[in-house]
Order: sequence, then structure tokens, then C-alpha cells
Amino acid sequence: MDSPRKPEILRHSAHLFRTNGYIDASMRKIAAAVGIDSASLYSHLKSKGEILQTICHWAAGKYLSNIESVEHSDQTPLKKLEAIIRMHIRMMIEEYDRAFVAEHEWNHLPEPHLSNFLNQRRIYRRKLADLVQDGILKGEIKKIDPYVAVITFLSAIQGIEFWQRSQKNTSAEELEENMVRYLVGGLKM
Amino acid sequence: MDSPRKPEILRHSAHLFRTNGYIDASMRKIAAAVGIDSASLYSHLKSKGEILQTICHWAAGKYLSNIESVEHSDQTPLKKLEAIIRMHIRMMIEEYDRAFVAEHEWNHLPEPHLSNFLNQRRIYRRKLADLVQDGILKGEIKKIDPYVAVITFLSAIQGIEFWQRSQKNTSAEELEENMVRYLVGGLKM
DNA sequence: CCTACCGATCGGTAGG
DNA sequence: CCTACCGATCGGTAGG
Repeated sequence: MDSPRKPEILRHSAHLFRTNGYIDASMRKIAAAVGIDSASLYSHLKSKGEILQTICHWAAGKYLSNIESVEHSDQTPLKKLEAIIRMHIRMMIEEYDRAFVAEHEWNHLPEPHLSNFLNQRRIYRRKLADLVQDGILKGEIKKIDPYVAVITFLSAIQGIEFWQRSQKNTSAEELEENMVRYLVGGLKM
Repeated sequence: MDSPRKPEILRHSAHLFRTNGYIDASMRKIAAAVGIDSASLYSHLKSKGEILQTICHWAAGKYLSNIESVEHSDQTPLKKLEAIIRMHIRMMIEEYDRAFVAEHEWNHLPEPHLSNFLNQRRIYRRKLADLVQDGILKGEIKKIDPYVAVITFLSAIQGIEFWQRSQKNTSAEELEENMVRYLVGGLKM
């Protein structure tokens, strides 16, 4: 199931999944964007679900590999969290289509990919909550429920969707700095 | 287009729109949940889009009437924002189905409802940004881009979705207090 | 509120 | 990579 045109198909798919939603982005629309007939898509991939799986798996892998590279560094917990928050912000800026789809359309994943994805996500959030807890114990982070803190900043970052849709009076750099000031500042003692 | 069973139909619709998504929540599924045949739905309403419109319009009206009641009180800007943030948190806790649908499925609204909804939302966010700006000028809120601050806390509150899906080890009250501590605390000087 | 049905569109396949 | 097509499902309507 490899093909030189697969990356191109995935790119168009991610864009259509984000703008139309997974269900409204029909294989016929994807094929039209690529410039071939819908039946021809199936010589490059085996199903629509496989496209979604590829996108979600790619994003989840990015997040997991990033946290692993940060987790065992010698930074303080809050600095680690800041690095991770910045990485998520940049994903929403630079890999908008795929980051958005992995966040909003994963529920259409066919099994067993759905269960795998949710498991990975649960583990990932647990690691983040442990970092928050660690920061609280070290007196670096204010007393706050770690899980609530994690879902709060992860969801907050999804708000970049509205910056993407806007006329972007704020630059990407300003956006990142302002959001970090809010989300990291809000964790500090 | 009034009917004694309409509230019941709207309740089931909101629930299915949230869990299945607007498109996957077919009129046949809604009818089955209500306990009638799908054709019979059309004696209570004229289209699927009308259901979505009713839900989105209800939520937008709640938010707008709430901000208007807070806007001209004599509280400080930060206190006003805290009241609004708490109202949004409670909507996600107590009116989860409808709040979620208005936030995630509005893009399927038929025109002219789509344009109306987006206009109302733009005005609402502008009012919130003005409150943030006011707080900055009064030295009560840290220097931060007001629009970025608004999309950050509004999106953060959507993270309550994950609390709703969880086993809820945290009570609704604790959730609200922790989220307020993070989101209001992160705005303070 | 139901039976019966419409045209449109879907994901996917056969066969070349 | 295309032509031609499949069964399933969709939102909605006619007529009672």
C-alpha cells in the first residue's frame, strides 16, 4: 500500500477532513482535489478509515516522542511543561490540518485503531498530569488538580483554531508568547 | 410548528448530535430515540437543520443575555470575567449536550442561520476582549493580547468535555474551582 | 403518526 | 488509473 502519490493524497485528505469534517469529506471530493477518479484512490490505500488512522497515528506519535525527549531532561517540571505547551502551540500553527483532525475527528477511527488511539492519549495525559503533580510537590506550581490543569491547557491550545480562521492581526510568534504567558503564568505559584 | 413533544425531540436530538455528530445522527436515529417513525418527525418540525438552529440559537442567547446582565454592573473587569467564565463552566456541566453541540456542530447550520450565528459569536467575543482590555488599563489584568486571552479561556472551558467522559473523580464544584483558579489566576497581574 | 417511496449520495468493488 | 456499477443509507414527501 505504498505509492508516490500517497503523501499528496494524505495532505488533501487532512485539509478536507478539517474543513468539511470526516463524513462530509467524501472519497469523491478527496479524489477531485487530488485530480483523479474516486475509484482510483483505492489503488493507493484500502479504505477511508486508513487515511484517518494515518493522520491520527502521526500526530499521536509526534506528541509521545516529544514528551519522551523532554521527560528525562534535567529541567524543572514547569520548564518541561512549558516546552510541551510550546510544542502543541506550534503543531496547531504549523501542522494545522493534521493536528486539528487528530483532535476533532478521531472518533470516526475504525477499530482497533480507535481503542489504540484512546489508550495512547490516556497515557500521554497521565504523563502530563504527573509533571504537574511533580511541580506542585516542588513548590513551583500552584495547588491545582493536575488532571484539570492538563485538560485545561490542552483544550486552550485548540483555540488556535480561531486564530487560524481570523485575519491574523497577531503574528504566530506573538500568539505563542501570549498563550504561554497565560497558560504557564496561570500554573505558577 | 409547535407541538407538546418538541422539547422531548430536541433533548434527544441534542444528545445524539453530541455523541454521534450532526451528520451521523440521522433523522431515523432521532425518531427511534423518541419512539416514533422518522416520517412522523416532520409533523413536529420542518427540517433537520431547524433542530440544530434551535439548539445553537438557544445557547447563543444564553451567553448574550448573561454578558449583558454582567457588563453594566459595578464589579471590576476581572470580577465580571470571572462571573462569565463560571457561567460557561456551568453550561458545560449542566447543559452539556446543548453547549457542546452549539460549540462543535454549528458549522452544519443552514443559511441564513450560519451567518447569524457567526455574527453573534463575533460580537460576543468582542465584548469579552473589551473586558480584558479594560482590566489591563485598570492594572488588574496582566499585559496580554485580549483576543488571544479570550479564545484561550473559551477553548479551555471546552475541555470539560473530557471531565464529562471521565469517571468524575473530581466533583463538579472542584472542577469549577480548579478551572477558575487556573483561568482567572492566569489573567491576574 | 404510519406505510410507502423518491432522488441523491455514500464507501467500496469488478474488470480491464 | 477509468468505466460502470453495487447495496446501504440519507433527508424529505405523498397520501392517508
